[in-house]
Amino acid sequence: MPLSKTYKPEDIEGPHYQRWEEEGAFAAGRKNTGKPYTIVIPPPNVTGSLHMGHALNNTLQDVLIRFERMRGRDALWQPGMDHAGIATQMVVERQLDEQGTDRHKLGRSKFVDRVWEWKEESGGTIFNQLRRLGASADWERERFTMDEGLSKAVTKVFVELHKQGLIYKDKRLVNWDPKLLTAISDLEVENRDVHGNLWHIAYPVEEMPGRHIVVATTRPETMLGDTAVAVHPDDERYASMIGKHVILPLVGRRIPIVADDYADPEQGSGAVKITPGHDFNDYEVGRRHKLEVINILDEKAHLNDNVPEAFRGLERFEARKAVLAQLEELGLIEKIDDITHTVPYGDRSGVVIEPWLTEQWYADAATLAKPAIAAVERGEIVFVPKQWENTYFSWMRNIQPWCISRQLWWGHQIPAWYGPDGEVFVEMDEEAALNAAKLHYGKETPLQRDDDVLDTWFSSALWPFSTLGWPEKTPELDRYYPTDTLVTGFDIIFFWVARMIMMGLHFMGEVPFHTVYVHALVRDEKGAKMSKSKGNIIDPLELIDEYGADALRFTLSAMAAQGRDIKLAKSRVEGYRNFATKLWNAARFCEMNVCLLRPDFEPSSVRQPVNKWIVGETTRAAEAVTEAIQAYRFNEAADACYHFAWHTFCDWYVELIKPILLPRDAGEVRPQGGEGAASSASGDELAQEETRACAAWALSQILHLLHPFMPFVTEELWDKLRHDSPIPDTQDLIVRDWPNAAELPIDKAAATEMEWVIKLVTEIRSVRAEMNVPVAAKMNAVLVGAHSETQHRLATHADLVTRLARLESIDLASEIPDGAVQLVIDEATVALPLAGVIDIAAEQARLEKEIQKADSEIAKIDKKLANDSFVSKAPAHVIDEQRTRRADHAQAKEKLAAALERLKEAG
RNA sequence: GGGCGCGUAGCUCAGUGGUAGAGCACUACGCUCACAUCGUAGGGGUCGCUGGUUCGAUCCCAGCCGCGCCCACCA
Repeated sequence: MPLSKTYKPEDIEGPHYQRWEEEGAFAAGRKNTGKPYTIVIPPPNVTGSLHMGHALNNTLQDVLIRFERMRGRDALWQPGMDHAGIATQMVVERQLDEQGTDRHKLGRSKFVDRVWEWKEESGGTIFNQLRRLGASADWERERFTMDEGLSKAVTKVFVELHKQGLIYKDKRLVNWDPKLLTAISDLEVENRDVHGNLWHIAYPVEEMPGRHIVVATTRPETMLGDTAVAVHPDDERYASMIGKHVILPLVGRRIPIVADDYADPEQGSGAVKITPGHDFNDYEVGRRHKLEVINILDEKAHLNDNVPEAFRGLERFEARKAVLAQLEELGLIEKIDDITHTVPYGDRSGVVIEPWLTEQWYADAATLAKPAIAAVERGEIVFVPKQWENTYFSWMRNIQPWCISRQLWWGHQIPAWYGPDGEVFVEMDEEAALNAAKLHYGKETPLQRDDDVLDTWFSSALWPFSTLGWPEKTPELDRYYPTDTLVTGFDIIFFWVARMIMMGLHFMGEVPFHTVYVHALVRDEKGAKMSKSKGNIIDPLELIDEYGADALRFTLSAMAAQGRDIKLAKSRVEGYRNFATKLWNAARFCEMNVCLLRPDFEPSSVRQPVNKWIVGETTRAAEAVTEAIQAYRFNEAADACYHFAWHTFCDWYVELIKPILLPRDAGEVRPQGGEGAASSASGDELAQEETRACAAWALSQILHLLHPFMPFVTEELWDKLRHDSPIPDTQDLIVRDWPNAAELPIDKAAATEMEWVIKLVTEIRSVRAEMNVPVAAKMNAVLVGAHSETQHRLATHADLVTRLARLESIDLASEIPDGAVQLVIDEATVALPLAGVIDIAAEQARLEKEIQKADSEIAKIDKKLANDSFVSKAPAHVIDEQRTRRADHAQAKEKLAAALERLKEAG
């Protein structure tokens, strides 16, 4: 079946993917002899669907995996999903809400069953979307953070860290989400700048009748929990009040005025109300002064019974209004300022977070971080780009205890059981806990399991080894850990990357990966972060539908320059779809000209200059692409492919071989003209045969180099190419060997020769266009003043030049004919006899412009060369280069000037 | 407050201590036997500003202006 006239990605992408998957092309372990190359996928949320960030992240991983697979490595791309505790629980709760019920009515166990049902039905749609993108993950090995094995890993890690004292329970202020009703970690808090007010409130000083101390606050309702007022010890304004007391308005509580450095005389009134139960700083102040901690909020951030009756049960913002109204009535509000300040919000719930005093489980991150910092310092893990190491270090060196417990139902339930007296037993399972309890109490004792589950990121932190089977000693773990490259966005360096390094080192004794490639964020065309609320989301699936997965992948790769965000422009995707079309048509050209792939084709033994040249260009392209991918410079690799395929192969090679493959009709005058000339029929046939094979080979090399970026169209064209071959190749492109540039020759002489041809053709075309020479004009060009080498080149390539430059003929001559347009190619001059066709004045202007250009170049270079310090200090090769350039320009100028003279004479 | 990044063609972006590049857009010509999702030729940039280092700076350094992000306990 010949290739269809047009490239239709939708027709080829599905079938190839299906075949690859059926044939096990993605499976690790195919090449057991190969050194393993492993990437673990950043597990998408089970609730997730493919967005542009995923598309970029997974495209780059797939490029690396396909590249290394072709290079003979035993490539494992380990896929899997994250149970996404909060996100998933929210989804199912919303469903329950629609059905008029809620999780509490259902009960924990039934609720969890419901979540599993949801997961089986609706979870993981993203994996089918990744398949559409072409992701060659080893799907057979798909894992889920909540599956049996990974859950066991989580439990074991918890139990061991607890034994080692690295996990402990503590009562302190946490970030409490009053909507989701759970604690969250520092990282899940998003600080937003918001407009608000600063209320200045007068508190009467007990020992100084008639005197007040004014405190400023953005949260007046928390005054109900105040247990002190703090002033700076050196603040003269308040010196006389230190040690005295205020009677807290509305409450009547007698609280001390304390001196503490925390109070900043520059801020507000210089006196600050202290609410240890609801502010992290105040909590510390409270500890220093042994203040009472009064909790005035319940879990939903409604005021509780620790406040005066009038306020009980009020929601926090209602409470604020009520408190302010009463203070206003009492005349205690001195002043209200408008200010902008930062307020903590839950990143999932979007509501204001409350510092709240609860008991939670913590991991001793500081201890775990130490080896993790050292590993990066020693270079065992390298971040690309390297600057991210600074981000990593600064966070890790100031790391806080990690709050790992969550008051949710969906997740890994904490393996802790409590005895009647509160004694805690942390064990692998209930049976072990009961045994431990029996030993402890001396009799069988019923236990109560901890209700809480673990932070989702706790299980993600184990991902590189838990997915490979840990804690079992599996062959996979042995073979594929440590993994090689982690590809991720910078937004989860703290959440995920740092924690994987900590856990990997602690439990495996080895880093989890050697390289962390940190890619950019994908933004919209204007540079804004894509988000649902802004409505500026570009759906990758829509782009795949419209332009094909290959075009999208290539776009993302070509734009993945290090250290910069990607502003995705649709026009770019369209441009690269056109590139795929171009490739398709190049393959059609080969097909129509019977360019068949020959297994015995030997690139180093071609004889035609044009073929020698394309072999060399292929070699250079293969080198460039290989080096760029190895250095994670995806954009350079993509550009090198693009340039080679389009501008070298299609624009020139295909055009250059047409005269060989499609000789002009017999009977036409051959440029070399002579009877019984050197080119015999058999010589032509040999050249044709070689060229056909060479063209097929070069095309196949392009397909190889492009395959990591555009797997579908390359596989399709390869499929065509190999099946048309007299001895069809048995392998799909996905598992073929990567081009080995080191084994390919570069023929410099052939390159120079072909570059001369290209220059000659380009210059002639340029003049034709500039002079508006009619297409029909017959031009018998002559070359004057050529060296013998140039004469030889012309003899070899005259046919080529006449066809590409659309001449009647081109021959050597000793004289420049009158009325000719002249152009300078190195040492020689090409004359195009265009008397009567051209506009003399226009030609004169053209020549003058050229001369001017040469003059300005010469002047620039002369200035440099006249500079003594340049000549004495610049490296020799730079000076030589300048001299050569000057000579070239001078030569050109001379010829142009001569041409101008002749034109004037003729005119 | 600390840290990081970015200002290059009309737009979106590469890039380099010594001739500034791509895609899209634009102009002219062209349905030449792979391709009009194309071809050929062309226009367009004092590489944010000011200093410094250097023989030479768009590139290195400093400051400034503009934009963005991350971290942080400012009532």
